[in-house]
Amino acid sequence: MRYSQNHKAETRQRIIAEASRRFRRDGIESTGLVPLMKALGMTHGGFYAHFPSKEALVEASLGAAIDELNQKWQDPLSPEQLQAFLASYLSTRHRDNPEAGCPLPTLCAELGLRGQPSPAADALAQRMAARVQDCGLAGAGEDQGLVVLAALVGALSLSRAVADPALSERILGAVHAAIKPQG
Amino acid sequence: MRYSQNHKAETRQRIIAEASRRFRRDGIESTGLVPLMKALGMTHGGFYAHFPSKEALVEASLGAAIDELNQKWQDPLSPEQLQAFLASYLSTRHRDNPEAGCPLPTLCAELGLRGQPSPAADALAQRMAARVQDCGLAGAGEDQGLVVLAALVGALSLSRAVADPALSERILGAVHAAIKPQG
DNA sequence: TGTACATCAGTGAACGCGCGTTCACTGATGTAC
DNA sequence: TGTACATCAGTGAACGCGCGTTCACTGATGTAC
Repeated sequence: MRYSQNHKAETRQRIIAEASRRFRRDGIESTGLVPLMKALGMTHGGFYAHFPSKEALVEASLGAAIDELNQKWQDPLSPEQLQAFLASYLSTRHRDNPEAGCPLPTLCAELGLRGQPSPAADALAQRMAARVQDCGLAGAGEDQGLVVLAALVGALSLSRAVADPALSERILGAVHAAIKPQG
Repeated sequence: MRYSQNHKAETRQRIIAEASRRFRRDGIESTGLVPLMKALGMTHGGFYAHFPSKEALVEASLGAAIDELNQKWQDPLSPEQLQAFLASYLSTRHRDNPEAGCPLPTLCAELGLRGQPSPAADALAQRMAARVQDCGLAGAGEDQGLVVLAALVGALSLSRAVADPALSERILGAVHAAIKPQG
């Protein structure tokens, strides 16, 4: 069946959007192409009309996740927006909904394992670091944004890994309290 | 073939030791039992004489990783030892040799994904947090150790994920500079 | 001390399953006339 | 405007592979006599 002109591009976007959610929720390796395509009401064979490989989909979906975050929080952020961003990042809502959140906590480990690490991780890390550059944590330094970013990513990773809910919230709260915007 | 009395316990320990290394290097899901047992000069069928499932091996190997770290760095640490610990944790050597290092950066994401998160993550996180409790980062607070831990774990995860070596070292260096022992 | 037997750690073939990928085919739509 | 044809997004069966797990079997060693 032949489709309207925009149909293919739209399907491609739907695949990317669903993959981006699943990669963040389940990890890259645990996300199968068969269930992914089935969730979109298609069969898996059609996948290769849009991407040459699963690897290509990973790259595309990382880019989409970056775009999504950029769109949601357009730089530069006002002090109030920065406050809101930090509160949002370190919220239990973010912890419990990885599919809609920052790709770094879920995917860092997996991207580190893959043969050639993706430059998308670099772009995302630098973008995030620049955004939180002016958040005080242990005094101002040239690479202070990277310190804050490391604390954010580590806090979310740890809060998702521990079994005790109280400990999980203590981790998020402690890091939130330690980061002082406009420090 | 029947073996000497300690033989089974020794084999069990060899399996745990090799699994602990592989889980940290490749992740839990990417570590297959067939290559694992083959690396020990055995066939995979023998695995089930020691563990009822792969899941049981994960638990055992997390415990072993904790024991190993506890043994390597016996608390309480003197100020000099704490300095050495931080330098070691944030070193390129640690970054490049995950199989011999802290399980948290590699396994946090995977433990978060698994149905019921392992209490081993809690024990490890709390142990680590207590160790770095007195490291200054953004002023002293009751849960300051958790903040430092989050920064350590996030820094190592990010440094392993990014493709640019210079950025990777900047991340490690920035966090190292931000953490002041005995703050 | 010497022999017969029971034990059980480890072997290796097999299981069902889901994976990423391939490929001959379909058929509704856009295009050419 | 009406008809014939080419296109190509999507179908669905099949591929080889590695996975976790099962299980009948092996055979060197510890134990009983």
